[in-house]
Amino acid sequence: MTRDTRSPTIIWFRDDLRLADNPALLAAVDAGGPVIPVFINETGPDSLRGLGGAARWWLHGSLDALDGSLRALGSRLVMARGDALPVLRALANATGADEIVWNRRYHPDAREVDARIKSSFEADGRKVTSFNGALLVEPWEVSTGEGSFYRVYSPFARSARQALGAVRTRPAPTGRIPSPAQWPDSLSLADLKLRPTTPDWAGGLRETWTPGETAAGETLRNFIDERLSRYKTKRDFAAVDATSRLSPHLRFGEISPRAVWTALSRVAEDASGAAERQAAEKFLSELLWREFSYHLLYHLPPLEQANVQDKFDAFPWRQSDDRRAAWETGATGYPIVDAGMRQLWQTGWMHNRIRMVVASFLTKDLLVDWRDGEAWFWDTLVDADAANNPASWQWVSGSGADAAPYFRVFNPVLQGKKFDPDGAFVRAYVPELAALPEKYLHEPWTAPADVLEEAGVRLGETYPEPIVDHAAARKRALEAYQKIKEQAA
DNA sequence: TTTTGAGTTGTTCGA
DNA sequence: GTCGAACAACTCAAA
Repeated sequence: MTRDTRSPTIIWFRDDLRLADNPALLAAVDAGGPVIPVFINETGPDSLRGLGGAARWWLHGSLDALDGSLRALGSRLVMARGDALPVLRALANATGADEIVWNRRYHPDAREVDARIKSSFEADGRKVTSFNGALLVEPWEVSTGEGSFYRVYSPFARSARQALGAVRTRPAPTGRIPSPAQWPDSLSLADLKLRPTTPDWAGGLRETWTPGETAAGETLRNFIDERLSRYKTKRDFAAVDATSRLSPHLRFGEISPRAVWTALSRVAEDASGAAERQAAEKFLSELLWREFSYHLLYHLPPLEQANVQDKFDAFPWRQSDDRRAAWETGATGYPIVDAGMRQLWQTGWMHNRIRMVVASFLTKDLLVDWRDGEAWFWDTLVDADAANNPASWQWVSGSGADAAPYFRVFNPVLQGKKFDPDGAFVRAYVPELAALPEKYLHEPWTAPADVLEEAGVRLGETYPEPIVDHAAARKRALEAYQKIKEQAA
């Protein structure tokens, strides 16, 4: 059977909401016929893990931006909702499309959906082609000398860097994208109901973020021009704007990791001073952590459910709705923890250092299962990522690959003093403590009564007493880890 | 097959 | 106040 080169090609957008360096989109254009860009809000009995509220908010903006970019090239984004297979089949039937292209995804459930669609379409005599649009190194492209996957970051990173070679990016399509004679039916963006209405809790997100490919590129440029110089030395300070803020853009594929890699590599190569080069190199290594997470997601499913280390199946988590709720709402009585949790709730994002602090607090001080924390982050983070989120939670809790040593329990007071030394972060997100002097800001329960009174703080009323004693909680956590270690032995 | 070196992000204690 | 050692061996990856 010969293919009619004039028949349309469907490009199914998923986690790659951009025009630049998008291999599937370029393939669709190169096919020579009309191009039908489509996004499907996948819901229904077959559904994948649903996006959290914050991610849905972001997705709305990202789709809006993508549709705008496509329209500028004479095309548009067709939007639909439901199970992907019947939606795509109906679309192919309605438009006569005989080819579908997409960029690959790596969660086991998503791979299953994609595989089913591929075999179904191929059985209908249609062509399906997939590409790598999301990763520098796909999970099967690197392996240990023995042929297995990596469980330790450093050798993975070494191997990935070797496999990478020279990274190249490809530009967005130039000129008009050919349209079909007639556009198929599409839902409107509003029909997808991605943004909250009553109540509209997204005010803080709107103030903080601009989704979309254009903003992603600007964020990268601003990071390199304005923040990279202090990235290596200041990136751990919660109140300092020294991180890339690229995570949600990468999550939705508004910018490709290859584009980020090449930009930072260039900085590293051209750097005039050692500090600048080191900062760029440090960031590249962080990007490889994202790759490592996807490596694990692919090889160790289901990463968001099962402990990477089996012995953690016996860990004595203490489920408590009260304690979990105190953590979620930022009412633990530990200011650095509460500030982080409120930053998350208000802005859909949390500083990397503080993520570790709050995750350590939930899993070690409160002994609440890491899966509960992962689920909360999944719902509240604009950058909630199928690989990074569970991999990082498992790393902190100790159940993960290349996990933190079990005795590494963050002390929330020390972490506060170290990484928010003047308390600017706590003051910004825990305003009821704002008037406290620096000395007591990270441990208000040690402040003398007159100091508390002068600052307008009444512990247990305006701000909670600590819900656990850290020293005792640390001891209890170490004992719990000791126990599963002995059981495993 | 065995051996060897290495391992993101910390805290506490005692000198 | 500062510093080094202890924390617990264990697993992974590569030679």
